[in-house]
Amino acid sequence: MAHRTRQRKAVQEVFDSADGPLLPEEILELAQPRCPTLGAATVYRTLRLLRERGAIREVVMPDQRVRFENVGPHHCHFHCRVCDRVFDVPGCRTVGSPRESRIPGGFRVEGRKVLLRGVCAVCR
Amino acid sequence: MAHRTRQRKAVQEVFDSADGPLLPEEILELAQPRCPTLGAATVYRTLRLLRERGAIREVVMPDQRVRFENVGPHHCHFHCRVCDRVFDVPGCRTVGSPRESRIPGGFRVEGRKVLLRGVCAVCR
DNA sequence: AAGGTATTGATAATAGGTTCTCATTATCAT
DNA sequence: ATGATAATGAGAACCTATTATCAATACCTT
Repeated sequence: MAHRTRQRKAVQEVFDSADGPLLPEEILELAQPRCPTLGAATVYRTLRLLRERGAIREVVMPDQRVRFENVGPHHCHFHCRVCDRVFDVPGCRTVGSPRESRIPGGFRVEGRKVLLRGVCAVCR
Repeated sequence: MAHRTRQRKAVQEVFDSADGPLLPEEILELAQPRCPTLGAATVYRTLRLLRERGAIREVVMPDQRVRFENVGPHHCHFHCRVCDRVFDVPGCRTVGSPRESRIPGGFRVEGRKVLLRGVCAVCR
């Protein structure tokens, strides 16, 4: 039986108010004000639990670090090279030629990802 | 002084005939027919050397593994979920709205990456 | 060809991130 | 409230990828 612990509520609240995918370390820092005793192991356990439930998913950016976000509508991600944070870009679409016929050689395309890099509004 | 060793030539030849970014492990396997004594440490050393020279660059895919490719014109990457290999997709463009004004909130976009996922021609 | 030096290969060591362990604590059903 | 049990926190352990070590070897200049 899954308990509604303060730790799990805190992690969920962090996800619900996030503006982009978060590192485990960021989740820990953001959740600690709501749950001061929270430890890293519990963050990792909660991430696994939420991922198994299909509530969150992994996002891997070119910095090779794994971030997590609530499962939701597709969107692009923006990685700020200054503060190293990742933001959702909800309005971002990969428009143009989404037809798979564009891909030569018989590749079957099942999904796509668009990653932007630059400087975020805060760091400019 | 940099020596033209058989090991380095073999690694360079592997890059030159690759059809996509390669894992260090893949480089080792592909280069060993040309240089049977080649070891993993030398592959890593050569990768660092080539990267410092600006000859190759890292490519990170959602499987969290670092691959390397020759520096060249921009292109998309296709990751086969069956064989786990990554292929270049030279004809792939992120067309549509490359204008940075499209990004809300004052983000300055300096680069973009498009990753495709699916099944490659061989695995279909 | 020979010597100086860069490079190699095998292995140990490292590093970072994640998971495990286990005694303690919190949650939930009663 | 109470008891059964799930969850927690601290740290150890683990895992994988990469780097360092060092004696042996290969390369390049002479």
